[in-house]
Amino acid sequence: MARLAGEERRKQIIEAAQTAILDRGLAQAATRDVTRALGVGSGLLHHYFPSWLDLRAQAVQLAVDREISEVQVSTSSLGASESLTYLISWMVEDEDMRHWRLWLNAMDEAHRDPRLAKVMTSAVQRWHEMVKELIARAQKEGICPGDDPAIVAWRLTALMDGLAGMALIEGGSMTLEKARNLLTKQLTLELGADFNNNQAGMNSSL
Amino acid sequence: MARLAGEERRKQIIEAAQTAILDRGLAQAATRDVTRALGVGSGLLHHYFPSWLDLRAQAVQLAVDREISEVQVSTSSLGASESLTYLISWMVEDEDMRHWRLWLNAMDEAHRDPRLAKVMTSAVQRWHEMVKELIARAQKEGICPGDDPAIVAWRLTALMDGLAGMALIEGGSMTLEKARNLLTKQLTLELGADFNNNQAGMNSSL
DNA sequence: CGCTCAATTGAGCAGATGCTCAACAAGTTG
DNA sequence: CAACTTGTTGAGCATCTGCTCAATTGAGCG
Repeated sequence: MARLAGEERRKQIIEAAQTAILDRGLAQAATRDVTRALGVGSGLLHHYFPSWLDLRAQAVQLAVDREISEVQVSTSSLGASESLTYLISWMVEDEDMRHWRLWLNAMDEAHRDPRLAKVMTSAVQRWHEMVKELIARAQKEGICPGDDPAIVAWRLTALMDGLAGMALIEGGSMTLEKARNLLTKQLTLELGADFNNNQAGMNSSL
Repeated sequence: MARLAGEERRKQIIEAAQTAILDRGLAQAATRDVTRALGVGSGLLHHYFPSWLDLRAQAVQLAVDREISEVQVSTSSLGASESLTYLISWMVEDEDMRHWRLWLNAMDEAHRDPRLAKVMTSAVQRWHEMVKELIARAQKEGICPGDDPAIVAWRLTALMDGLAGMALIEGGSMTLEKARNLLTKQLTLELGADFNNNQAGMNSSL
């Protein structure tokens, strides 16, 4: 392969590792998937990364960092209500569910790889923090007060994770559209009917 | 190893496979883990099971079947409210989280193994069905009516899955006791304050 | 006893894996 | 030009994987 400046190569390898991980899963993806995809010698990979587990962890790190800051940037210019509906849309409109496949795979594999555990612990924490801020903003904007934002955020986050996991099961009866409805209803439960009224003019059938 | 009647050996192998899977994860567990644990030749395993993936799927199948019917039996003699709190306790009091580690691992690996996908699709469906019945019973027993039981069951099930996943992350801030509180509160949200009053005499702070 | 057949063995094959290391290529500098 | 640094190669090793198959054991039976 053509000679490349160090940092550029490093990023290219991480990128290739991400797609390999998405294709074969964290446990099955291998160094050869990456080197073959790039048409590059096997030694090159170890010139940039001390070990495969290290590269793997960095690839996951970069991916989840991107996801979190993507949502953070998008919601920073929206009102609280719109932000929460955006969050749900963002989850549901992830076409082939790349985000969720990687996220759940990493949450699982984290039990066997301390490097991934570190990455995911921090990711979960930052995600929760972000959702908590959205909830707090929503409450301040006059939407019917509810629980402690931190608690509401935990429930919402966990619910998203759980629904995503089920939607990913092939042949299952949980679809992304169902998940969207369930999440929207959850927000109505948590924040009161005002959320729905503020938002789309739906009736609240509770 | 001593000679064993066919069916007994079969069960013994499945059992050993379960612990191997719990120890090393579905993706890393190997035939040799099983044969070594039993002190048995490698050929024996393939005498009883056509392939490792087959044995693996059967081991998971048996494990989740056991979990589901354990809960089903326990709740069959309880009132609806007690059943729902039992469900939460059952989730939280799973000491080293064997149930959840296997469950989440299987949900994840199901994306890469059609045999596991079949097993887990059915498991999720039966689990949801069971929770749905509990919710329906609760509503019939006069607890404040809420949504369609099927929908409430989806939210509750997904919430349990999501919380379990987070509680499993080491070093994370989600603990099992937190999960218990969040789930109890969720039931209060879904079924109304009557649930809590019926149950433990707590105040409802919504 | 011998016969039969299921249970059991384990060396060994073919493939995959992470990683090393001596060699080479190509820029940059003096 | 040489000297040096950095990017790059790929054969090869040690280890693991699932699985095969010819051979052995042993229990039950006539």
